[in-house]
Amino acid sequence: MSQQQFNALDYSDTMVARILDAAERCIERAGIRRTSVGEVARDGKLSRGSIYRHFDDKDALVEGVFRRRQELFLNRTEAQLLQEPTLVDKLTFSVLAGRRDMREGIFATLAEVEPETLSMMFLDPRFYQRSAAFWPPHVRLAQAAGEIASTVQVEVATDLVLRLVVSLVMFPRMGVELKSRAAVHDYLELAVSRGLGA
Amino acid sequence: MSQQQFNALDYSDTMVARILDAAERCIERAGIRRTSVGEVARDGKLSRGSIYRHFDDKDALVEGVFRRRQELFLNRTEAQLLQEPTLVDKLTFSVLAGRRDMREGIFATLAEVEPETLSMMFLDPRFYQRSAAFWPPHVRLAQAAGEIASTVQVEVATDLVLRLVVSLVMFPRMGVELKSRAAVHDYLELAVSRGLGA
DNA sequence: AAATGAACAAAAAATGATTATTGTTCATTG
DNA sequence: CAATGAACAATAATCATTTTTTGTTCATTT
Repeated sequence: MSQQQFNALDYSDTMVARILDAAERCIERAGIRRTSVGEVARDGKLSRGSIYRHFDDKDALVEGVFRRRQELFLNRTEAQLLQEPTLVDKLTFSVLAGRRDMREGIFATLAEVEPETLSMMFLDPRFYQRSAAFWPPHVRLAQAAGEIASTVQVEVATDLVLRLVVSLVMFPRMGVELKSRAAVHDYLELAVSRGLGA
Repeated sequence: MSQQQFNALDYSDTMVARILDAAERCIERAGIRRTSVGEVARDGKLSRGSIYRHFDDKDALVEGVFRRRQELFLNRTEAQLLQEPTLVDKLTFSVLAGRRDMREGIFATLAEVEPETLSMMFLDPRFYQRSAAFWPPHVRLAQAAGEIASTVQVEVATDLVLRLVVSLVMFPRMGVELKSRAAVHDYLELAVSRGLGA
């Protein structure tokens, strides 16, 4: 059990990328439980030793796959957000993108083949705390644009915004059906911009 | 596979109550996986046949236990809410009560002994849709009291309120720590009454 | 220097035989 | 007449055993 807590995974490293690619393919094919490190090695045409050189154990490898997925997701989203004029538009886009991601690739297979694992992930605070660093800049921009109040602490606004996005991705319908882009947008407009205030 | 979809479980029925009591004790003692219908019968000092007379199968029995728990929770909460002056106060109370419930009894044991099951339950929309019927009256009262806008549809307001409560129960901290009563209250005040609006 | 593959003990998973539980029925009991 | 408990085939859990995988090391290869 060595330390690799803050292993700033270098995705540009050829070997790391190759390992993660193979691991992701395996997980997408069979889920986490049914993929062995040996299988990942075979798929990536590399040795088991190499994998263990870069990742502490299977858990770290799996975590790496999801980390990269999430970071890739956030980066792609970030790029797209430049197109979106308001914070509400950005949130709407993120919700729809998040839902799309859940229907594809590793998330889709996990939902089918080992839903408990997926559930556990969804409820793991770490999963969201990674996204917590994502929103503050956008919140500040919205404050500068006078879109939301500057009296509200950035951390509090970020928290609310994160909760709304997470909730809308996890539950497309809770009380009302929020499926279409328009429905999500209007809902977020209400929730974010003015609340239920009289 | 007979139909018992809308089995309006009669909790006042002595036998049903006895069965559910026993089942809940068993689940609290050992979790769902490790309690057999026979064990429930033994615990409740009744016959296995009686259980199957009242419940289609083990799943229905377990579902019954959670249904009753949740309804009991909602009833107790409902009673307490009369004491709370504003919608925000009511929501705050519900969040704290919900968190307390998760740390006790069957939820506590499940969290320890079979967390996947608990996660699955948390993500099951049915779990919340039962609560969806709970809030509309309170939303309407708040509207009548001028606490929140009457222009907002009751279903939409209910949805938002539910999402906030669920999120705060599931994640005491997302961006900011919302542990104390005061912190939760202020947060809900912001989110519900005025949003982040400028 | 990094990647490899063989080696190895320890932990996990697949296997199959065995036992317990489930879902259902029904004649008997209180 | 609801509750019971015995009976039963079909499932599922259990357990001891075999096989795989894991985590780690290291001498060899590229």
